[in-house]
Amino acid sequence: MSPRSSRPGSRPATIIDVAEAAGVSRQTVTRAMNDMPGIKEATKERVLAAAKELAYRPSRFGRGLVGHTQRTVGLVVDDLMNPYYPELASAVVSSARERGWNVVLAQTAKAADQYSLIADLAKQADVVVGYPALTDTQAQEVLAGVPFVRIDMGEYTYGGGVQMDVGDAMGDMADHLLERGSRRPVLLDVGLPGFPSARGKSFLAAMAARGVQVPTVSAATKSLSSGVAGANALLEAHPDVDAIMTFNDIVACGALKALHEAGVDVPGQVRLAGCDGLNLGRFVSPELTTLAVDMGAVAEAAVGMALAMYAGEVPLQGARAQVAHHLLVRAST
Amino acid sequence: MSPRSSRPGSRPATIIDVAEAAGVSRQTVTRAMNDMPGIKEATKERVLAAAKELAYRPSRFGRGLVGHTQRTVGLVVDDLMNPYYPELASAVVSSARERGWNVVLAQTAKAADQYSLIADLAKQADVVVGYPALTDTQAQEVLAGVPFVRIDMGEYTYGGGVQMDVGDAMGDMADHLLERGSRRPVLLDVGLPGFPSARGKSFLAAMAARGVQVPTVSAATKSLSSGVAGANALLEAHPDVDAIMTFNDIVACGALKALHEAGVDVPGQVRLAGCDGLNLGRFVSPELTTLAVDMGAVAEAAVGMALAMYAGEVPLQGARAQVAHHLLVRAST
DNA sequence: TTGAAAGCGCTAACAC
DNA sequence: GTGTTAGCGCTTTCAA
Repeated sequence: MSPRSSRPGSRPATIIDVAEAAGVSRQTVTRAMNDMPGIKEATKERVLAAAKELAYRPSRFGRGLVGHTQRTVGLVVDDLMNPYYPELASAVVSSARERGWNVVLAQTAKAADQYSLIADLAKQADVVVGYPALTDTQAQEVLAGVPFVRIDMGEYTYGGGVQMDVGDAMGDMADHLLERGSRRPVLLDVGLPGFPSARGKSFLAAMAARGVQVPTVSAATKSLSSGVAGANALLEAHPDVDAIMTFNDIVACGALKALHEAGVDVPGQVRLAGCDGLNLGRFVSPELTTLAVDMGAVAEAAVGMALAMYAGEVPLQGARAQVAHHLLVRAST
Repeated sequence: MSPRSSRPGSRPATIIDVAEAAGVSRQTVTRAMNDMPGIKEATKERVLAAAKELAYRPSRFGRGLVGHTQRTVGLVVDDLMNPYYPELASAVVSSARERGWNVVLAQTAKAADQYSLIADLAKQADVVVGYPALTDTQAQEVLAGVPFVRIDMGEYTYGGGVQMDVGDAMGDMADHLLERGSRRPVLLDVGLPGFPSARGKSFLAAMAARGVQVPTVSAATKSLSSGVAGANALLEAHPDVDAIMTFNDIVACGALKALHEAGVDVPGQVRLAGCDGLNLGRFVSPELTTLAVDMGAVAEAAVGMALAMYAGEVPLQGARAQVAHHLLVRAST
């Protein structure tokens, strides 16, 4: 039977309880619990025994209050079920741990109220990093005074930001597809028709610069099912397509499913490329060629920036970092 | 320019600094910061202005110390890059948030020292849940006194546990494959040849009970690449195979890749099934039939149990819960 | 080797 | 409506 459950209803033991039980001062308990020098072995053991007996756990609040040493980064993601976010989260956790920081995780997709979710997070964390589903104005309200780094900030401006611009890499992708022999590439973008995404624009521009006019089909959302539907629409509109550049790897997976269903060989008949460089791209067959971004670098940039803001080495507003994509050729092209 | 960065080197403002700056008592600052009643609007605004000016952020330690209200569950996963863990993490975060708890995340795969990683986590969290890569003995050392629930505990015994036994569902899977016409199914297990996994045994038993003797091939690890290699070995050893039951969805994805490479149609020539019910199974084509487990239920069970242990309603040792798998038929069979 | 005193930042309870 | 007091649990002095 556990000590805790053997004393039902009793409040958690404090350092004083242990001190009394062991017949020593609080300070001696501290010394015993924290492996500090200057305590006789026998005393230490006695204290430890008392602590165990009472199921004593030092309060992290008491501890945190005195030694300002327990630091936490709040990570906001949309939805861990979306294969993109775990890769980011994994990298952020690693970066944070390396610096001795903890990570508390908040997921906006499943939250009733984004606003209060982030507000709560801001109270538990020393800095906030990630993808809050908030406007600049909202973010400013909720996060006033909290070092905040938005990842992939796009048009947002409040706080610090890490940009992942596809930039030059899109040129490499265009070159690659053309070298592979594509003559009639099509862009499978995301969003409303007529409103190309930044990525989409970048691809169109890169192709145009190479003398190729690329038609666009738009999937409704960045989801797998939209990818399927979008690719089907694309095949209908452009039956002679020989390469598809997609908004991201998830949409590309959807497109790959649609192509399989339609009996179209990839990359034999149609070459297919994604964007983001998700590990997911290696689970499908053929493996996805993609414009990859180094998530480790993104996380390092974001965590590093947030911590610098926390340390006051960088202003809370305006810091920017950039991480480049690079062409990752796999089997689908 | 931010208030913080405009006062470089100064320690963070405390409630006292704000009180002095606004010419009020600490208590009034508390009232203003926490939207408490009994404060004149004008005073409140003055206090808030002072707080903003000083970049004041209430210390969560001071707060936590007085109102015992800030609770945290520590979640241990192996590696978020493994598609299994994000699904668990997502569900745990949701379950925890519903109860007003935070989640701090620890990832063992990328940690130099598992032991101290978990030890640290135990200091930051009120309960620990997940997959620590520790023996029972180690767990007991590190987590002494901390409510701890191991998910998928297998042979472990320390602390509480949530079991995900494949049980009856494996019978459904066997029935399903046989109904679909399979006569020469093969098990693609994981681990050392001759040492079938619990899941593997369960499948063999279910098939044996139906009068079918199933040969086994073992993949080295639970990874994608092992799945590919294992499936290739399987095809070589059993060229007439007509159905493959795999250890889990990840291995199944690997097998699917190998089958595609080999020009084997799924499910036309070979039916393929996985286990776990990962969302990943919907990204591949054909989508994977699988023995799914409801991660929401697993998370609920684990978090609920841990919180009950924390509340002293359940002993720290010996609590068990069980979540059943169920057959999820998709296109691969 | 041990203990006593002081204080970390905050809020609940009670005065005024 | 506002201030005062007390105390949350811990560790860092400093003294014995």
